Amino acid sequence: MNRIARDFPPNSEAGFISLIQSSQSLHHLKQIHALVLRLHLFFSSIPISTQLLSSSSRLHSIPFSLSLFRLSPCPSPSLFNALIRALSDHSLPFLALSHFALMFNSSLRPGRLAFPFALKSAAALSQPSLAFSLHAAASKASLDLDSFVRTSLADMYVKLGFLDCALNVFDETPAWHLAGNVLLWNVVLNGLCRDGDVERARELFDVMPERSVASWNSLVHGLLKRGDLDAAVELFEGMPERNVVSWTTMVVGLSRNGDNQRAVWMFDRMLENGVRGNEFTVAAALSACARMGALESGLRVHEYALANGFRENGAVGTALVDMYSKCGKIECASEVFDRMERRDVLTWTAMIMGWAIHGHWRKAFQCFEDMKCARVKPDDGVFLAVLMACVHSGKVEKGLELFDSMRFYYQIEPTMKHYTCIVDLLGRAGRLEEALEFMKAMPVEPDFVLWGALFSACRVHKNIEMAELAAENLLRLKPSHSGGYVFLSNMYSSARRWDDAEKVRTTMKDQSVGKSPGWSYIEVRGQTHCFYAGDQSHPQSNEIHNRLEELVLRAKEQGYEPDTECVLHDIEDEDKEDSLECHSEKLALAFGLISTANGEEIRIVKNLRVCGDCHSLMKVASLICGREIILRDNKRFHHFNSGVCSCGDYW
DNA sequence: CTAGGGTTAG
Repeated sequence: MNRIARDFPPNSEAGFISLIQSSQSLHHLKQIHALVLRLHLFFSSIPISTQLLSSSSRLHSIPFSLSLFRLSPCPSPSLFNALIRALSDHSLPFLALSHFALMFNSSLRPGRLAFPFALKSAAALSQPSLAFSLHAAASKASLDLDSFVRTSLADMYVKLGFLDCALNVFDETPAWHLAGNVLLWNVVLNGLCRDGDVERARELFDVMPERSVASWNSLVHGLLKRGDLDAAVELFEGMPERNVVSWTTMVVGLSRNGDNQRAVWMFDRMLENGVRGNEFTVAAALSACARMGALESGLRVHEYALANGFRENGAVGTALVDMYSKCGKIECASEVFDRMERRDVLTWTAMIMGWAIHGHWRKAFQCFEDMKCARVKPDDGVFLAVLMACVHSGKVEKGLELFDSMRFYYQIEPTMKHYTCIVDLLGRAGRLEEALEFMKAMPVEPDFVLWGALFSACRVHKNIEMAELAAENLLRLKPSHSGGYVFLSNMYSSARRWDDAEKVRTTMKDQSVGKSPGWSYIEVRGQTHCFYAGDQSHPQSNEIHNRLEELVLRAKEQGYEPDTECVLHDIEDEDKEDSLECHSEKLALAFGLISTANGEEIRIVKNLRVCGDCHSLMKVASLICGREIILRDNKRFHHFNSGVCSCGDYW
């Protein structure tokens, strides 16, 4: 206290500057400003006004920055620079550039400190013509030899997608200049990785005079983006140092490539290495748990987040909503959602999608209405989520209405995903002709996924002619994809056209197309147990099979009849009766029954759609075992309780 | 002036 009293108010310019730099609130800053004005001390001092402006930007008060600028009767170059930087830092590229123009047209020409932020703003506005003009202006002012300016130029071109221009900037940089500018190397390296040219990036990486963590991070990201997991992991393991970005890159990359188990493991390893995650690392880890349906891991990450002061907001909040909903805990998702203070369009999408996959269409619609009341502007993703709610509950008219309002009222251009949703919506409801007509009227060529949606609808509603058409297109679009063959073969089997089914099977074997195996997994006390169809590799295999047999016997007493048609769909299994009993979800269920306490809920995650037979067995099992069974298939959730399923047998 | 980042159809 004493010390402050003695030095206050400062009696030198330097004293004021350090006071300004240490200010921790806007209020404090304004008091200092008032003092400067009142004491008529240094009020026209360039360093003091510049420092005031920079500090107001640091404290995120752009209005105050602007008024400081306007108050200045004769703005100095450094005040201009500080303002342009402040505006650029706060994503106000248009304002930044208009002040840059003001400076440019005054007698004060922008210097090496103003250009970089103007270039960044031009990139943010994605205005190529502006970018080229700025480049020319920098050359004319002979500033393009400055390393700060050159790096910004290259970065601007990368962000605008003009990789060639960025490479030109790089190539035309004198060697002596390049040697000491890691940042320029990194910018180009990153540009190459973003463009998918990892080979060239690697070459550049190998000859770099000096590398920073960012160089490694870029290359790791490039490899992950390409799906080259092994190479990425190898590079990552060989890094001389890793920071939070490195770890986040790995968690996200592994998860996006389907290796969620390893993604969560990476997150744990990061913590073991004493690196503190940020909100995005936490969100990425939660996302990996969500994709796996691993509730126990998800809960652990949630605990970490709470213990480390991450608010249930923004990316973390959204990821939590998504994690709980994809792990079967829709009520928990809803609780987190209600607790959140700010919800953006992604948060609403995650919540609506949650209600949709759990079959609560009313909740999904209500949520959509609430979102509009909260004045959050719907985007294409939200419509996808609401459409999904319609698909999973057979609300055909409502879905078509939504689709039209999206296009005509909200002026949102539908994507292939939306078209697929509509075809799925019509198809599932048995309105196949309409679905096909809809496809013909689409402005774009249907893709593999869309034909797949039509095909499954044909199978459910046993329309062989249309199914053949769909199958032809599936095979045309992806000859190597096993799905097309499996679909086709299944269809012939269902129609008892054994010869045709056999023909397809032979073609499949000739071209050595593999079928992706079905698996299910269940988490029991922090351990995950994965089962394949007909799996006998589990140490408790005998017990599991016995428990399953017993269950089937008791289920039959309750009127359960094995549905052999499902077996026919499993073209690789020769022995019908056996295979029916060995679907992976049944094994997971039996294991769940013997390894959890009576009455405890059983959560199973499956990578394919649940078959009709397993679905009926699950229903009966929930009744005779008095358990809630929560099954996530690759589309949605089935909550089995007292003999009924939440999907209402519509899936 | 550099690296990573939450939701989304079959």
